[in-house]
Amino acid sequence: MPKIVDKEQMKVDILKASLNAFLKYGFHKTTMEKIAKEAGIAKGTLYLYFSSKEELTQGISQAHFAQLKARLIPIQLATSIDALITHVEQALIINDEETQFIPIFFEAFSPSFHTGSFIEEYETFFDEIADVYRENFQYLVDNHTINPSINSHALGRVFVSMLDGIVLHKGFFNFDKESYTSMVKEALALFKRGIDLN
Amino acid sequence: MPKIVDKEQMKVDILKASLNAFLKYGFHKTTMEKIAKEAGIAKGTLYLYFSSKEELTQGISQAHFAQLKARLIPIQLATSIDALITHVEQALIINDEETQFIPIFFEAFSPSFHTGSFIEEYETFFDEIADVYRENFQYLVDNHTINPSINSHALGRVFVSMLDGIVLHKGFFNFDKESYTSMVKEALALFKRGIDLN
Amino acid sequence: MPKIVDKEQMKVDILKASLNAFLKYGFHKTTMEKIAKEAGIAKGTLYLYFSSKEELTQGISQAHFAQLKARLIPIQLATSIDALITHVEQALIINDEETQFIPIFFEAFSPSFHTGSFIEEYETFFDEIADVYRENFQYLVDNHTINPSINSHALGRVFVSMLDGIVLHKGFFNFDKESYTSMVKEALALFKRGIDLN
Amino acid sequence: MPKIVDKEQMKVDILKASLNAFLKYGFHKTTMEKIAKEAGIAKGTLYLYFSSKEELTQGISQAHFAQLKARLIPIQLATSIDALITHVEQALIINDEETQFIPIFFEAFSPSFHTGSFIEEYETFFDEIADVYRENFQYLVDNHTINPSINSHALGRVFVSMLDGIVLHKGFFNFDKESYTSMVKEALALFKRGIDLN
DNA sequence: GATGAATGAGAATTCATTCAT
DNA sequence: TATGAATGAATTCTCATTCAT
Repeated sequence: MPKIVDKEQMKVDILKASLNAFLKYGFHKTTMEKIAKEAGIAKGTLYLYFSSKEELTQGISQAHFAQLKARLIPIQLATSIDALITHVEQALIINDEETQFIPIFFEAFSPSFHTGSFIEEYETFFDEIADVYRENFQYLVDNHTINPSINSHALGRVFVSMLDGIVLHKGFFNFDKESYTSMVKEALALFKRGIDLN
Repeated sequence: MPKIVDKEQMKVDILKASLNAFLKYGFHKTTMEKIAKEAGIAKGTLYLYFSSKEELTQGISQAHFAQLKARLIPIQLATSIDALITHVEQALIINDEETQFIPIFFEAFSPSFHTGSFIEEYETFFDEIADVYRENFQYLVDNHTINPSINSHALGRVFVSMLDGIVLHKGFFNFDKESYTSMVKEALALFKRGIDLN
Repeated sequence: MPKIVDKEQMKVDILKASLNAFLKYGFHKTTMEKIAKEAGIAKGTLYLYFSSKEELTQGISQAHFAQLKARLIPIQLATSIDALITHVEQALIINDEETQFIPIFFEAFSPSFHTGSFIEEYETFFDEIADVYRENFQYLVDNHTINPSINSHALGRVFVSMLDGIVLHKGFFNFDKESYTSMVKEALALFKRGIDLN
Repeated sequence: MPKIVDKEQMKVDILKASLNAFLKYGFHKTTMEKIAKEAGIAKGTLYLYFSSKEELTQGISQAHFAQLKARLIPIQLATSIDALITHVEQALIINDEETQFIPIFFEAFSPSFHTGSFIEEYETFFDEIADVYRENFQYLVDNHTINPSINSHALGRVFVSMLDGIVLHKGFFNFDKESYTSMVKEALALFKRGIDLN
């Protein structure tokens, strides 16, 4: 009997090692060799779990989207402004690990590498998030809770862009914890006043 | 002396050609050969003007920042909310050419290529923009024109992030003109209500 | 003792599986993995029976020669031209299975794989066949049955080359059954007239 | 101005070097690196002239067919048996260089490497040669110069197979000059008697 | 004996950079 | 100055073979 291996666990381990390697060297300077080293296995072994660098990258992409969704999607219908703002706050609080991978993901999924589908996946993903916000805004408009002049559809999408902007800047630039907290606070206050009835 | 002018012009021409090549092939699939072809010169000639691909990339970076500044910095002290909102609107209206380069810049200046300095350059750049907004917010707070609870410093920076987010999403995803117009309109309205006195 | 029988049977089974794999993928694209799959065993098990790909290839080679000999060697001393021609005819009639392996054998036993010995094995083999024809020709010359000017030694060897040429072309190019039959018929007629007394 | 190179000559030189390398190492053990070394250039330079190993191999193939044609095709309509036999003799006399490449060609163009087309190219090639022989036989039959029972069509094709067999055996096995001369002599005599009127 | 996971030498190919002309 | 041929380090991927279970 050969070594018994949890293949799924191995895949996860390799993906983690890849991310570590990417952090160390940047995506493009990370070779399969370096990933293998980081994972403590041989180059050839890598190919037993991911048949190409492309596939490995897609594995990371999937993990990335899953993580993003876990952070962003739980925004269920909010029945008050405060509930909504609380949801938004959740979306803006990202841990250090996720933060540091942001530039990596941008590099990894930039145009020359996407098989055309990455951008579309992102687009779909953000549209889904936007839909959640649209529903929330519309619900609150319909219940006369927020400003009636709001165009839920348009605001939903642009709102997502703005949130993403905040998160991206946190990822790319090292805001200290305190600064970021103030920034989030100000943004939330701005949003709150911006959608409020008066 | 005229030679110097030619040399500078040549550099500019090469940078333009590079951008065209990047647009065609994506940054990473663009070889020095392709850039030379695009510029109508020989590969060796490229090296007479830029001593490495890194330097060429930095040249593009500088041009990029210059362009960004031209669009964003003109926000001079606004003495009214409407004046400020008008400035913001200017910042959000980007032409097709600039739009299409956004993904390219992201790819080109991603971590593995920056000699460490790209990110810092970006950071400095956005801080400068943030400062302009801070000044504006503070001026309007001091004049009791906008909500007094606003923390100008924090809002200035996060505001820049949000604006960048909107622009980035426009660059990465193909919003149709109409949608983007509505989005900008909603965002501006949100901002306006968000900073307004009441 | 029964174990030995199993082991030998296993070797035969593996060789058969190899040939099937070679037919499917061509010799060079056939990996040990594919051979194992085809044989319904694990890759490691292969190595219990053949210590290397080289050895496995030699096993096939031996089987190949055995098959060739079975077809060609039975040419026992012919006492008449017609008897000889009948023998030749036997040598030229090869079944579909053997036909389809011809290109494979050529690929498998080509210079880069031979440890020097393949070519020599072939040479020896063809010399043996040639010897049989030499004997036949000489016998018929001595009995004044065929043309006395024939140099049995030289003709024996060149005759084998010609027969091999016919068989090889059948193996490499898809002659339809009818065409091949006519070709064999013409060749035999040519040989017959060529060695006949007048 | 860069080095001025005769590109066509360079291609020819590289093809020659390839053949030398193939002779030394066998086709499959010959890497692009070894070919480059043999040609006295760098690996990368190879790719300036042949964009892949496949293309290089095809270059060799073409040269091979050109050489074969030069030796075999000149068989113009022969108006007598002796003329025909002389032509056949020409076809069987191959120089040492050509001889030694025969195994190489077989290896290089074996099934797993042919893009499907090699075998067909060969088939077409031999069919062309066969046509020339068919014409010759038919002409001589029509003029009552050779045996009227001959089926020119079938004989033409099988004749080519036999000649190829002789040449192949010369290529694969080292017949000494004297032996080969006797063999050719016997073969020609056999053919002559075989097609003769009586 | 049997298995198949792990290995790593080796191969084809790319491309930034150099340099002879 | 301008050119583009030449270079070779670096990269992805393959596969025969080994070996722990």
